[in-house]
Amino acid sequence: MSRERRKPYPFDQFEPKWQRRWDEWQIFHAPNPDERNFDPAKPKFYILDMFPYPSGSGLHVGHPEGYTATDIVARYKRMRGFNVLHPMGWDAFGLPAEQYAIKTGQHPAITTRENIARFKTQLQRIGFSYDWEREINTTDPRYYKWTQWIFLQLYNSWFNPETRKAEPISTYGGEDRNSVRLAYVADVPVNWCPELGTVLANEEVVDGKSEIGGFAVVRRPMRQWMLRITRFAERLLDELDALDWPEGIKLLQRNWIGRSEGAEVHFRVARAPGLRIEEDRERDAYATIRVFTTRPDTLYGATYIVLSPENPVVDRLTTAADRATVDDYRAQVQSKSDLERTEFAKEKTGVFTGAYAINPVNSERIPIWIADYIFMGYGTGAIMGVPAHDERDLEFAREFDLPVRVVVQAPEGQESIGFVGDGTAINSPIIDGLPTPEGKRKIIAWLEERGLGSKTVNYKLRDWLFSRQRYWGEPFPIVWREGKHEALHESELPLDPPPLDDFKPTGTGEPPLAKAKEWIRYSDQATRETNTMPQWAGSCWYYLRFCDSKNSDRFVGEEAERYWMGNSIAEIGNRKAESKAAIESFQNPESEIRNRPGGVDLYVGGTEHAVLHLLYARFWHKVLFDLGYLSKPEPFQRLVNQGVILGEDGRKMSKRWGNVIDPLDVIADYGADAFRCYEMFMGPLEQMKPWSMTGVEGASRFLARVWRLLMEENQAGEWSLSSAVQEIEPNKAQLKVTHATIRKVTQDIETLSFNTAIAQMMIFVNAFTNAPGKPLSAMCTLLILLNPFAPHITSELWEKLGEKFHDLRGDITAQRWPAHDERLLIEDEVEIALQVNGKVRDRIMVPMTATSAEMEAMALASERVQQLAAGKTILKVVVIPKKVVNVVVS
RNA sequence: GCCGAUGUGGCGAAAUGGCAGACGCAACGGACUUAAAAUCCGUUCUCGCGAAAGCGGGGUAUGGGUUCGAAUCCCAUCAUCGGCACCA
Repeated sequence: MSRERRKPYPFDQFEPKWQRRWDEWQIFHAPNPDERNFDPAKPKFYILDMFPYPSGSGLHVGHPEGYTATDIVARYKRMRGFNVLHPMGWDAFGLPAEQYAIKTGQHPAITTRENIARFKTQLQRIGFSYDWEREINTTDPRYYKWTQWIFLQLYNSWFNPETRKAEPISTYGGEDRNSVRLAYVADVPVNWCPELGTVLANEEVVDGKSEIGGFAVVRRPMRQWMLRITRFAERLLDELDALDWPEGIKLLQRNWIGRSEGAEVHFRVARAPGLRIEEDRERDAYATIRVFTTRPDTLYGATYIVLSPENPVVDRLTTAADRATVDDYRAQVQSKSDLERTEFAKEKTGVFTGAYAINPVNSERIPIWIADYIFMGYGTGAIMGVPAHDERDLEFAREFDLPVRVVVQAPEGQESIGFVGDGTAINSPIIDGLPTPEGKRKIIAWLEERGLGSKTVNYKLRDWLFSRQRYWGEPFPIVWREGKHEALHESELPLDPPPLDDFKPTGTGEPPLAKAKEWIRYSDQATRETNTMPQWAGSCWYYLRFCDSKNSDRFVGEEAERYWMGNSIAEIGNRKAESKAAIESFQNPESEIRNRPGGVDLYVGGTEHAVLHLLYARFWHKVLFDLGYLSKPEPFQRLVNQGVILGEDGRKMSKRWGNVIDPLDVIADYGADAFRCYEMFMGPLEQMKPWSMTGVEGASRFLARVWRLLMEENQAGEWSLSSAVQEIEPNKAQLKVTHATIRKVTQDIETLSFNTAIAQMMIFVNAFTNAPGKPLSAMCTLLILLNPFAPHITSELWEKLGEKFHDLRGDITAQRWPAHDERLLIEDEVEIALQVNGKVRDRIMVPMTATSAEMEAMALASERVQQLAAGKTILKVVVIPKKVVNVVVS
């Protein structure tokens, strides 16, 4: 392939020039309310990209897809008179830099600095209009100081169930504050990878193996920091409804939170010879097993109890005779990896404990088993087995010959054994004959009256395992004294990680920080916590820091937070508000706009963050909101997911397939504007779509046509403003296409339909290509409309126009977005289709003003219609003004 | 297994109850050129009849339904992608 291929237009001569100018003049800086050039009349608009991890391999074409979309909206909104916050930063703590450090000894800070520099160069080469003065980096002490500070807020607060809010720990009246803190320590099973010598996060474990290296991962209990996100489950679920997010993402979060309604039922343990429970009979806690069920109406069908093998109560009730079997089974389960334990289609396993429980409704003695299909982490770690109406219980009962008792009558024609839907209660004296929902209500009431159970809601969401045994993360601002943890004082932040030469994991599960003997020693009696925070910590609140990234007194200034994270004055999408009307409305305290949810107005990123990042960030936001630091309860008002860009072969881009496209290679050949336009022209933003180099060429050709609309080339190959561009009135057709383009592009940017906006601009350019004179007014309009998509070429052409036509003042970015005139779009006549029995048979021109009756008459006068209707009865004529007339005949 | 999204020319797609295939890619033909590239103009869903202009039939994964009219709404099936996966 010839590298010397002639450029269709000289983008290489002006793209770098404009990028330098934008950078030097900081023209995309968004002033904060306390800055001199802040204009209070402008409404705010906060447009956020998911900030990247600056990896060693640089950006790929997937990153800039979302970034280009937001950049278009940002540039458009500025021209619409908004004060636009459009920042960028680096989520820079993380495993790859640390792995690299282990291999080479190069400090992760150095690797990170280099990678950030490369990423920033790449982004600037695409011409994004970020406010670089607000750039942040999660590994910068001035940033992680506040990540640590937020952790202290979590540590020093609790969730008050009465107010349903996070409150300072000082308002907690109980004895043991450590039992309610939002950040707490617990011994929990973690994913331990012996081969890598480290603990892995769930998301780093794929099919029971480490994502990196594919080594076996085992469960092992370790002392960990946890965040009590489960207390917020209800609010995280309820407050999802009002957000303007894709329904699919909301559903993923709902499923992740996993709310289910049911009842807790208390089963007393029966006394039996040889049962250790006998020795503790006055200690009621050991004598009752609480189970969670979503089907309390099937209580009469419970023929056994199953406990999770990890349930601590197992020790207490196992009989001496069964102890060996039970211990053996528990040891077996413990050694199993998650993969082995959840392997589908496998047979149920379990053992009998020798103990029995009493069913509260019928006083029946039923055996207590343990089995690994019951998890300690959900509900109470105990269930009642109702084999007739639960698939898993049925499998278990068949495996171990336990009785199956039908208590729900299935609808006609369905087998009652194994029926899990709603039916009618039978063999259940208290609720016989009741449909399932009523049966549930009645039996719960019966249990509650007698203190044998209660209505309960359970969530699948678990508390968040927040510590990692790694070097390259935020150290916890915690010290240990005589086995007890205590928080550092705010004034001791930031707490920097220790300098280390050896980043290797210790192999024992002890974090690498433990090797820094000096650093660990806090005082004679106290030592520092050696775990570090996960990568999510920095990304949980970065959008807040962008509002006021240089503030050294606070994580975000109050005024800046109120302004940027407060109400959206105008919204992208269906509802749009002209800024003047919006401001008036905003000033009225009763207005609907003023009472909008607020937050980031548009957040664009990939679906891979559908649950974790987006859930964690909402959780932190709510805690900080409850504590009075923030003005709105939700961080991200509108969320849009961009689709994945596949390789040219239709496969996922990866080194393995050799189909990775480097944006800088594309830009070298076709320029940044063509790259941007192609990415937006490929198809709908949300859709997955394959890359096509010939498609890029098409976008490049389009821009070259725009270039030649205004520029001409002399013999020497030098370009200058075309003499065809003149201050002439556009003709009627030109005026019409101009205004149709204004309307279409404006609407399409609002709905993020960039592909069709570009198609319309292509139509515009095609319409003007062969015009002998190019009316200046129409050319100016095109340049402004195209500017958000192709900022370099339009800036250059605008400047060229300005040299000749002195009325054009200032840079193109300072221009107002044009408004279309609906009157210019109105045609005198319109072509309509004539259908007979729904098939198009003719087309005629009718005046725009034609009434339905007139259209009908014209349709019936058509020769073709008369031919086809000859000898038949006209049953009906349907007239759709300006579109179609359908004549129905028999 | 459960939940969700998607399915339209050779390709990316447009049209979300009213003329299917806008716009672009690719292909083919023409103009310009000594020639090529670039550029400009034109053709291209499919089948039948016709020398042609044209006329007619079919067509939006498959099968049904609602409607004067369906790519669009409803039901079922299939395929692809994504998420969850013994959550009681």
